[in-house]
Amino acid sequence: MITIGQLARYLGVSTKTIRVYHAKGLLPEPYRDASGYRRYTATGAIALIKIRTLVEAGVPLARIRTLTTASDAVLREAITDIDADLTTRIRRLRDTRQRLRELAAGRPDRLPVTVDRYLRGLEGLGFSARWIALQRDLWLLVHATHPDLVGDLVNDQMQALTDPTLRQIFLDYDRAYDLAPDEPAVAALADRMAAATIGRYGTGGDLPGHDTGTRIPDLIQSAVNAASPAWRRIDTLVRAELHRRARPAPGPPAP
Amino acid sequence: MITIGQLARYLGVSTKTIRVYHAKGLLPEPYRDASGYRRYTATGAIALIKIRTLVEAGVPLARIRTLTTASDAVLREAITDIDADLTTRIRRLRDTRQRLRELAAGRPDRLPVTVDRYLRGLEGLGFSARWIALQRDLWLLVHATHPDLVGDLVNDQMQALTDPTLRQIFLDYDRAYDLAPDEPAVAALADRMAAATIGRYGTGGDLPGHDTGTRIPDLIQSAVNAASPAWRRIDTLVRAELHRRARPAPGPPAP
DNA sequence: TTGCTCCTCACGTCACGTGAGGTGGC
DNA sequence: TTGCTCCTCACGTCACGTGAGGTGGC
Repeated sequence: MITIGQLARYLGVSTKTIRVYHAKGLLPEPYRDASGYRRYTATGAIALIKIRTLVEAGVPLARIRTLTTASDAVLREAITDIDADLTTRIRRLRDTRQRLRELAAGRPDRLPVTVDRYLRGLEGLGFSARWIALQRDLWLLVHATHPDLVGDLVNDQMQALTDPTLRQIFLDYDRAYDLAPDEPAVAALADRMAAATIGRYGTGGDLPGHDTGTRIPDLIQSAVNAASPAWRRIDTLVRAELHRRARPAPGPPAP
Repeated sequence: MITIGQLARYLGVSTKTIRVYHAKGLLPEPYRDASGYRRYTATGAIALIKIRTLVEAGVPLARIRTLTTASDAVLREAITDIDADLTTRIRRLRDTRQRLRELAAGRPDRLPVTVDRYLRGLEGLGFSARWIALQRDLWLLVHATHPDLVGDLVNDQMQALTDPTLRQIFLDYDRAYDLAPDEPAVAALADRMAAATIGRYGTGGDLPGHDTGTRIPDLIQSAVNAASPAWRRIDTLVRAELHRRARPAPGPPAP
């Protein structure tokens, strides 16, 4: 017959926590002594231990209440679900810890030297300052989300620019920024881009960086599209063309 | 230049979450377009990714705000702390999962057969119904908190009851329930108990179950003490005697 | 025009924490 | 008597969720 304070101390919770569990019907109210104090037996302590185990597993109090009156079979099934949920939460926490370490390792808003070289190279090739600024933003995003992929992607991009045909497509894409979406030059450029994409990456849809399981390529594409109506139209046309020629595949330009 | 809804979808949060981060000063307000809509660049997306990494690591928003303006060294030190904190949280979740599985495996409020046998044996030895009920409560608690220890502890207890001297001490302890705390019989019993405890477990204080790192033995003792003023006095006397004869050691009766 | 998205308040929610104002136990 | 614990409201807090009532974009 212990008091609420003793019970709380022994199980490492606050007295308020125990009173809340009473008020919400998770824990039956115990016997009260002459002065109205709650007096607990080991049975109450056991019930509280069970509740705390579930709370620490992340189960909402409302669900715990239904479980206290549930049948053995229902309880067992629920615990299986909670167990699986715990496992995914543990995995996510480990992922978070990993990203945290990457965040501590290198200043994530300072770009790797390879990207800096690539961006400086763009000036000499005749790209606009606006294009270079946009590219910088996009590489920052890729680096923040997938630092391990940056090396491969930037190499792929630098190699593409050594091909005169591809380089001209990128330059024309840069200049298409100011075009009206319905100008014929826009559709013509989209045709050339679809053909070049297939020539470079095939029709299987496995463009570099598009298999990361995230939606970062979509974010980049929508950022690009939002910058210019002509670019938005080109994206639509290229997607349609790639879809027509093969299976669905996302569009230009990488990154 | 993407909208708040696009940013939210791509990073898997709600628009409300992003607005809250603006309102609390975690995330700088972006450029607004002509109609007052927020327009984000990749820089904003990167800032949000950093914030979400910290939130998912369990860092309070108020602390994140101070970290966004902190120096590199301070940030790095904070991340080391958060990393360690994450590690202990992962370990605790694994412990919780383990207890959850034990909870699912055997109904934890159904006692193992050895304990049932032990409790039924007490009747034949002349213990009171009140004593047996109390013992049952206490074994429930031990089983709920340390299921792996129950076997050893109940064996230890059963063996103790085969010794006539020890059995008589337990019987006398049972009957002392109704005595006034200042009766000489109470002090005499305490002397016999201290001697028996030392004879059985030595003076090192390593009574079975008292090395589990929890406060369950204390909980049991305080439940016992609260049941009877005479028992409380006996606990005080035995502790004093054990302390006098050797190093501090907790008192009777096991469990 | 219609459905979708955005805006800013304001209030709701979940699991407690924190006094306020009072009484009982050692 | 004094400090400690207990009691019951009631309001606060943290990180959002959820309409309310209105406007902009396709």
